[in-house]
Amino acid sequence: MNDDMMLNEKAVAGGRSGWKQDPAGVQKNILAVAMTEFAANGLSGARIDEIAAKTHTSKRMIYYYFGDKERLYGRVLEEAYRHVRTGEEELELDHLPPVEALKRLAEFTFDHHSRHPDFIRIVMIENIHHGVYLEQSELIRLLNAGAIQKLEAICRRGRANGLFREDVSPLELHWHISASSFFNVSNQATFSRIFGSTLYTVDGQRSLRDHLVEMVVGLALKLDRAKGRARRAARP
Amino acid sequence: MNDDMMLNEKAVAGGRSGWKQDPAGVQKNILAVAMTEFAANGLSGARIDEIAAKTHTSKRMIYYYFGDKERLYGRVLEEAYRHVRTGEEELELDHLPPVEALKRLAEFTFDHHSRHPDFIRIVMIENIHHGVYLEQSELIRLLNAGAIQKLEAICRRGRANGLFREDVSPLELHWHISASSFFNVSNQATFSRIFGSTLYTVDGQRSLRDHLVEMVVGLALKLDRAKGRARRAARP
DNA sequence: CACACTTTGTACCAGTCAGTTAATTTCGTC
DNA sequence: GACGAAATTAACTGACTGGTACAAAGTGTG
Repeated sequence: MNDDMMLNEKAVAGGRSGWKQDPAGVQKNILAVAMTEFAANGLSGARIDEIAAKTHTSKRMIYYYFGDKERLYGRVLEEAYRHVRTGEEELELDHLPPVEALKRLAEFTFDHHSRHPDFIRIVMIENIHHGVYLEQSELIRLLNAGAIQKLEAICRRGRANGLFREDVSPLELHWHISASSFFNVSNQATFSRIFGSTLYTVDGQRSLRDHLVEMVVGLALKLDRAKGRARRAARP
Repeated sequence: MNDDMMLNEKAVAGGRSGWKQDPAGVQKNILAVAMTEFAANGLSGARIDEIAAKTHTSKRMIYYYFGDKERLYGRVLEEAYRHVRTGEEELELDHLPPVEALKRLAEFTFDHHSRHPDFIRIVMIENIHHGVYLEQSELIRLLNAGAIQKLEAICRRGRANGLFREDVSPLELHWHISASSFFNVSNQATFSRIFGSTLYTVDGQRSLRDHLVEMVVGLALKLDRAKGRARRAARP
């Protein structure tokens, strides 16, 4: 047990030094394990005893720090969003021309989601629960507020440039990028079992990503809309 | 109880007439209720007692006909796929020119998914379980085999026409259409709670769908690829 | 080192839930 | 109208699981 404590760097790195006991580290450890378990088994599928067993501490501690299963899940949800969103912060797009920035953002999102399958699974689970736990978290709404700001800036510059459509919607761009990036991870199991895994090889993934970028850029740009003209002209 | 039986049209419509008892009808009823319950609560979240209570029959019957919870879930999964895929059969595309056919297919898929949220939820749940139950069903693979054939036909005609790119991939087109159509339903809860529900109004949905069609068509067509040229030229 | 407070371990409980036992009713057939 | 098979019901069980009681041990302070 002592050895385990020593292995945890944060115990020393944390604010209050000299403590052998490490509440923050224990909570962090619990959250990490709980995240994996919830991601793997869902809210009702995850077992508190199982989480406890995989922790450096005991079941009692879970209840001590988090109250009950649902609140633990709520914290895991927040942690998942925080972790992923802060990972996105490092992206610097302002110095790129709008089109390049948009490409880069889409590519990054695609790769980023694919690098965080547990986050995707948590969001899937939260959607199964109709987002009721997400709603209880002000933090998550805050975290995400900044997520479209990058896109809004890009669109503003793109319109100023005269390259982007005037009616381009940052929110909708975000939706399309998210949809493909999310689905790519969330539905890999069923899709590949039904249609084979060609799209989940390195080449397949690159192709999907490149085409997604192509499509999103095409949606934002002004040009070559000519052939879309025949679209359902009148709808009374 | 007798009244309930009478209300069930299938009891008479079924093969063997004259029976008051109606095994097929009972099973159908159980499957329908189970579908709703599994879709609402997941595999581990759904309660057999709850399913039984909402049925016209009893818990014992569920075990009598389906064995155990997992096999019931498996049957629900098959039923969900069957129901949705047979709904797709009615789509007649062969008489339309390739571009129109592609548009129509994408639009249909988008609307169809949005009309069958329970199917989407079941597939979400199945993905949470890594698709292990889907794998056990030969039926589902069969049902889906025909799903891309429509797209393959369209692409063949489109290439013959000279309008479609030579390297267009039906599978990938299917993937992109599915991704947006699926995500639109699966992530509505979290997306709308975070970013508001503008995209889930009638206008928002129409816009999403129209743009999806636009993007997919753009991906299939040959023209206006010029501006995509600057893409990561060399990757050694 | 003694005191107040926080953190942790052990053992246990009470409710839930998938699955079963055994007996009863319904149906076609002879 | 009696017989055997299929269909159905109600009550039960045993394992699991979320949550708790209580006791013990660590920590800074004086």
